[in-house]
Amino acid sequence: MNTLAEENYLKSIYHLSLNDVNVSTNQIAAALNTKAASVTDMLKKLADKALINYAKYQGVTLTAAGEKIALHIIRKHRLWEYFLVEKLHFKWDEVHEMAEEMEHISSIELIDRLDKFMDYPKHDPHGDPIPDRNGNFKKYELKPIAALNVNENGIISGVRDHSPAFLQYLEKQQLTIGKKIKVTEIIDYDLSMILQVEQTEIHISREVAKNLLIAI
Amino acid sequence: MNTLAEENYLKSIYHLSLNDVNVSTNQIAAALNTKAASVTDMLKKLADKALINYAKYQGVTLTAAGEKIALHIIRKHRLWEYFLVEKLHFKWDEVHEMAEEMEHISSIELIDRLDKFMDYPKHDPHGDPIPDRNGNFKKYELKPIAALNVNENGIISGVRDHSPAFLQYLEKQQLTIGKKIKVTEIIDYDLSMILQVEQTEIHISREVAKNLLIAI
DNA sequence: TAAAAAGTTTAGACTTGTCTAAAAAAATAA
DNA sequence: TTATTTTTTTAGACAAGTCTAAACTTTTTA
Repeated sequence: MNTLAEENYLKSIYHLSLNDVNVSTNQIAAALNTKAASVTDMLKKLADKALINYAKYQGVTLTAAGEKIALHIIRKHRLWEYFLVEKLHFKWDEVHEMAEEMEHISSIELIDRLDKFMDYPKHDPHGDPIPDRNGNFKKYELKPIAALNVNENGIISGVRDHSPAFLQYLEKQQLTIGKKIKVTEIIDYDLSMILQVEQTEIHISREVAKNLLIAI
Repeated sequence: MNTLAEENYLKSIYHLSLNDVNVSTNQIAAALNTKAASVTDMLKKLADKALINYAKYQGVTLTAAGEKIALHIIRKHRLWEYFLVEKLHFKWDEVHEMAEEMEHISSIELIDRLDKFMDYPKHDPHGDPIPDRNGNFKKYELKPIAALNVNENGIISGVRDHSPAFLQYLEKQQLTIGKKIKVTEIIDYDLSMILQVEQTEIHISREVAKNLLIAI
């Protein structure tokens, strides 16, 4: 098995890979709240284990083996988040830190039984897909509300920002997963948007519109 | 918070304290599968943190602060074991290793909610008491079946040996928690015992009789 | 396209927790 | 009660993962 530190590096590299093909040392350092020099050391270890492709100064990509491990950790993280919200009734902005610890529990059998216990959920409380035991999941397309035009609509299906502050704001505005929204107006001046959500109109900034995702 | 290693030392010292008031360096080393020299190093650290009372060559006892931490870890361990057996349907001999990892998840709120989710169980799957959030639990008296005389009876309520091999043996013999047993005969030669359990008679060795506990 | 800036790696050090080997203390035995 | 054995501690070393400071690449800018 891999160490806790190795698992966290692989997970970070996976997440960063979704935005950039090659992930840089500094990006990883920022994500893990560590220093670039520490990252370089770890990249060498991960490359020795054939979990990443690494060439000095060129950034890294995950190998198939590395991606498999990353996806397994992400599966565990999201299943535990689902458990915390659905079974223990935590709020969606409270579960990330706990799941950061729980994702490192090693037993595969445990996580498969947890999956079954919850009846094989497809998404975590933030709308992110939960990989199956082989690491597969549907890469359904989401886009930010900011990409919509007036009179277009969609169903809230995910968030780009997972910070408690953002999630709490959404909760308060009733902008939660599954809600149907329609853009009724876009303000020229600041590109903020007015949404129709159920019976009410909600005014959101462009910042929020960029971080709130809908299914197409 | 304390490190994983510190938590494991405190837990071991707590368990060993149940048999001996002062716990020796070698006992701890054996329990943690480490060397006496490593134990000495850690004992200094724990003493510096005022979690144990330590005088060179004299063995250790837990301070109130150390015992509180130990009991909290044991609470977490036993609640997770209960979860694994009752909710995920693992067998009682399969859960120890998983709980060894899960007991280090730090959130107190999480464990309190888990406790509530399972309706505040009083004992783990092996019959060991689950401390409440303040570390309190009823120290009800158990004694080994080996202490019984012919025609005396009791209810199986715990085990002294938690090894999978022993637990699997008990499971196969239907000697599980809650079963009512009565001693029908004690063989002079080897002190093995014949028990009446429900409709059948079961012959157990003295070794087993010493490790299987009943409520008085 | 040369100089400056930004990003990355190396070198050497530190912490945690572990180890072996040797020294010291305590317990046991003759 | 001295000698032997057992237990414990100390000394010094090591691996993992991190850090700072300095050196080296790459990218950007003028």
